[in-house]
Formats: sequence, structure tokens, C-alpha cells
Amino acid sequence: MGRSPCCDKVGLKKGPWSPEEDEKLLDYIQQHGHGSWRALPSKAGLERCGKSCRLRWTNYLRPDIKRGHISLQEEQTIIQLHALLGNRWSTIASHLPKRTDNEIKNYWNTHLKKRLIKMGIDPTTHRPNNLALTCGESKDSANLSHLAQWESARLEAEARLVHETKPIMLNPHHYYQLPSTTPPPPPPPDQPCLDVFKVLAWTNPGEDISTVILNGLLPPIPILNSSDNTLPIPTLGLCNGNLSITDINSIETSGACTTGKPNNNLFYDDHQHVVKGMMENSEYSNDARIDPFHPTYVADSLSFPSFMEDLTDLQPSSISTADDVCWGVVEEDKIYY
DNA sequence: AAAAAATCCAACCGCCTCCTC
DNA sequence: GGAGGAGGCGGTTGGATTTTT
Repeated sequence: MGRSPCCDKVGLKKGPWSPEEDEKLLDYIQQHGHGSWRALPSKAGLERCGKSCRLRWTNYLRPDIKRGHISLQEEQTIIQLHALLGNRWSTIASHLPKRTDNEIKNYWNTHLKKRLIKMGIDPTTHRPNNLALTCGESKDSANLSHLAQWESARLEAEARLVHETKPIMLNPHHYYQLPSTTPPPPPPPDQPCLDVFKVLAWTNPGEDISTVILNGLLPPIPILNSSDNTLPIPTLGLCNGNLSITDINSIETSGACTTGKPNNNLFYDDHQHVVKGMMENSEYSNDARIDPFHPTYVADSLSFPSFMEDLTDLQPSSISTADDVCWGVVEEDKIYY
């Protein structure tokens, strides 16, 4: 298959676009549509190759694109999706309305990637760099098992992505904003609900939050408050406040946040408030209710590690509840955060 | 104030997939 | 089935801008 000649081989212009060129391209497409990109330049009176025109249109001139400031919510989405999909920028972009893959890619490379590295997190794997050092050998097999589960979920989600035509809407109130006392109002009817990927909460009021070892599949990388570099952690019991950026390095993963059939393993009170929940560590790949876009984790207790050790054999009945913990609203087999 | 270094990001390159014939 | 063209995608570049020395 022969390659089409590139711009320099046929003497076409390269480099930055002038306002006049932009205007020509814009005018032409507005009047005729782009049609064949290869044929467009000559028709529009541009000394550019079709590919260059397409790129200019797609990444800059298109009227339905938003440029500039990336919001915190968008950052969260990018990181979540990157953790799941890797460098599949076009797929990631499809879930960020009006953003182009090029912009997201640039933003990742210039901002987010560096930020994660600073946090001691591998931007490729989204796992702490010191994972190998902090995980004991006895935990290795469990790690592998859970990583396999993670990969399974990842692949499944990818398959869904490929087949789904509708973009997945992220709940702007979701991440790290679990209510401590009052459940949030149910989402509007047209808002897609969140299937549960990871639900995990534990309380032990009064413990020092900075010493927590979070034994779980590495959650999607937390977004720091841009103002003070802190990670918002929802208030649970007497534990509250923010986990500072330096504490993130102490997070240790061994794969504990799992999924399963939601209602079987959630704990909720008469008011339909989840007081403590964890998905069953089984039937991971059989249960289609996995939505890795919406994982949630909460960690706030020194009791967490010992609790996690027996995780794989954990039965729902063995988890006690804490009356003062409340997060999420259960509706049928879904949870709204 | 000037030079050097760092950062940003638009645009390009080349590979890949899809579609048509 | 496969050849070839068109468009899409991700990696990379390099010029412009900003920050630091």
C-alpha cells in the first residue's frame, strides 16, 4: 500500500496556520462541508494537504469544541479514564464533551503526568512507585489475583466502550464527596446511575488518617485540590479532614476493592442509606455490573489492614456496621453517590 | 536586562484500520 | 481475498512563550 505524498513532497505549506487560511477553511466547510479531505484544499484555495486541513478543523476550528481551562471535574475524568484505557486519547476525549484528543493528550503530558510523578505514582500503571517495596512477599499472590481482576474489569469496560454509542456521563458529585450524615438527593431520572465497582468503607473514629494503609486496587488517582494540594476525604465518624499530598505515598495496594452483586453485600439501614458496604469478592467477571469509571474508596482507619487480610474469605455478615456512617443511596441494584 | 532553561501546545509524522472496488 | 485510498490515531517535534537564573 503506497503512502500518500506528504506536504513537503508536493510543495505544500506547513507550520502554523494564518488567520486567512483559517478563514478560508472555515468558510469552505461551512458552505460545503468537508467532504473529501484530500480534495478540500484545492477547492478551498488552500496550499495545504488534506490531512493538515482535517487536523486544523478537528482540533481548532470546529465550532463545537471547548478550549482552554480544564476543570477539576474534567481532570478527574481524564485520570480515571487514563487509568482504565491508557493512552487511548480519542476514546478518552469521547467522554469529555467538546474536548479534542489532542488537547487531552497535551494536557496529560504537560500537567497530569507530571503531577502524578510528583505524587510518587507511576503515570502509566497508576500505581505507587514504591509498591514493590511496600508490599510484602506474602501478599504477592493476592496482588496478582486482584490485578488480574482489575485487568478483567478493564478489558470488559473497554469492550463496553467500543460498543457503546452514548458517552458515559460522570456524576459531578461523585468523587470523594460522600455525605457523612445526609444522603444526597437522587440523581435526575435521565442521569445514568452508577454501577458499583468498588465500595469500601470502614471506620474507626479517632485514628490518625495519615497512617492509613489502603489495601485495595489502586483507585483512580485522587485529584488534589488545586488550592492547597490536599486530597478531600469524606468525613466518616470522627475522622475527617484532608489527606495531604505527602501522605499519598503511604498508600499501599494489595487489591481488595472488588465487585460483585451489589445488593447482596451492602449494608444499609431502614432509610436506605448505605452505612458500610463492600462488594463480594467473587463472580467478578460474571457480573456485568462493573463500572470502573466510578470507583470509590474511603480509607480512614488503622483497622483497615487487618480487616483486609481476610478479605477474600469475607462474608457480608462478618462486617459490622457503624451507625454514624452513611454514604450513598441504594436504589434497587444501584448506588447513587 | 539579558540569557538560559523550562514549559506549552499546535502541528506534523508515520502507522494502522476501515472501506471500496 | 487483497490492493489501494482515506481518514483516524498516538507519538513526537519544534517554535513560541514564560519562568528562572
